[in-house]
Amino acid sequence: MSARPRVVASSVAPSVKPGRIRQAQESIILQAAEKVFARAGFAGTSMNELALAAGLPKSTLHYYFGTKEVLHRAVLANILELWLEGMEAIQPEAEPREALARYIRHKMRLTTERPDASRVFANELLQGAPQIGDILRGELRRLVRRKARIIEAWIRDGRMTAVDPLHLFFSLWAMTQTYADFETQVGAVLGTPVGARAMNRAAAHVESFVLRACGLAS
Amino acid sequence: MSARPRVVASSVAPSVKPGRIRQAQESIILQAAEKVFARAGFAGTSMNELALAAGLPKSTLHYYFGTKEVLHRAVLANILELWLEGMEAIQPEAEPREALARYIRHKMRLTTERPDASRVFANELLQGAPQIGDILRGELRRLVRRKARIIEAWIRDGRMTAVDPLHLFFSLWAMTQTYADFETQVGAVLGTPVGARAMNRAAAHVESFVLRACGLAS
DNA sequence: GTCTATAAGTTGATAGAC
DNA sequence: GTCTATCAACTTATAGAC
Repeated sequence: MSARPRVVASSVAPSVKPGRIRQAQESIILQAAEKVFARAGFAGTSMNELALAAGLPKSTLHYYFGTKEVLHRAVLANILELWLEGMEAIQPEAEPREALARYIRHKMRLTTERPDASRVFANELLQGAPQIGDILRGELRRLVRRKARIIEAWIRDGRMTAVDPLHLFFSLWAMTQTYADFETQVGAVLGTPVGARAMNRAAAHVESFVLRACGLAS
Repeated sequence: MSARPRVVASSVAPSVKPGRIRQAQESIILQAAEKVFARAGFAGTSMNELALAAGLPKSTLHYYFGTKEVLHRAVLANILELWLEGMEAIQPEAEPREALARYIRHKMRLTTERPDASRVFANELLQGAPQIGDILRGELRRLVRRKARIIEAWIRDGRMTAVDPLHLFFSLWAMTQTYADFETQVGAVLGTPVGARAMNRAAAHVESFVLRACGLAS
């Protein structure tokens, strides 16, 4: 509760990387916040719970982020970055089968390793994306439509079955993220907690399922 | 604000269908509650908002349902019924292609007509199904495993491609419900609000996508 | 930078008049 | 059965000592 070693930067060394402590603390807070927001959503989470999860007093969170909303937005920003990358596998000159397989594996890896990120994102979308609506209608939309044109070209060249590319993405996102967002339901139906083995099986299923639907089965 | 016509059953006619008023009021409350819970989740919804949406004073909701939690559970119970039915299309003697197509169309119809129901369900699952976990591990699990055995038989008989039946259900639920739960994202990417036309296109996509993946394309 | 104490407001729920 | 008035508990946020 006291006597924790501290770096008193102000008096001793005025310029020891001015943002070092801030960066470390913010990282601790963001990591804890992702976990807590994932289970209870924005409204269901109190600053008190967030503070307990981070191991810091409530007012310290206010000091770094100001309000609960700003903290929530910061968590979402972190997650969106993860979400948007990974579509890079889809390139005009790539082999469709390998490109889609790589994208699916990337998405399933994200779902497995960062399920809480997926849940925070799902909560935000369920509420109508009050925080990230702009990004969805801007950055996400542009990126997806660019990748959709690549898929359209593959179809035109007869390299895969005709599939509406935008709906292909919707299906792909849904099939992969369901293992994080609805993990409880998956576990209930399987009869066991969803572990590494189940996730491997899920990844194999989604990959072969989508490739067959796209006429790209091996 | 006053002078609303009322049925004063107590003094005039002691036995005019004792539960008539109750049933009507509960129905109004449940319908309003589904809409409000869908957007904000359990924690994000206040009894005040629920009362406003139902056009009744807060204490009347308490009179009929006792607590917010009981009201929420009642909404979920309504929804689960919808969810569980519709799998009836899957019968041993059915033609796999037509049975799956019918189930998909049923699911897409639910998503289109009752998107709020889907969202309330999604919120509950995201939070780890605190209210309906028992039902998922009991009734849902049994029903799904029974239907999975039918699909396994179809596969054994060479009537469709080998697909893990449980994961087929997970994919199917995800692909269909995403149009309700993540409607905001779909609308953002499409560039327009999701209307009837988009939902028809979505339904056609999901049906052909799944049938191809199952080796059942026409 | 960190934390205790507290202000200002909202919440779920109930008592009790009608 | 219905509604107004109210309560105790909890919420976010901040002031100010250290």
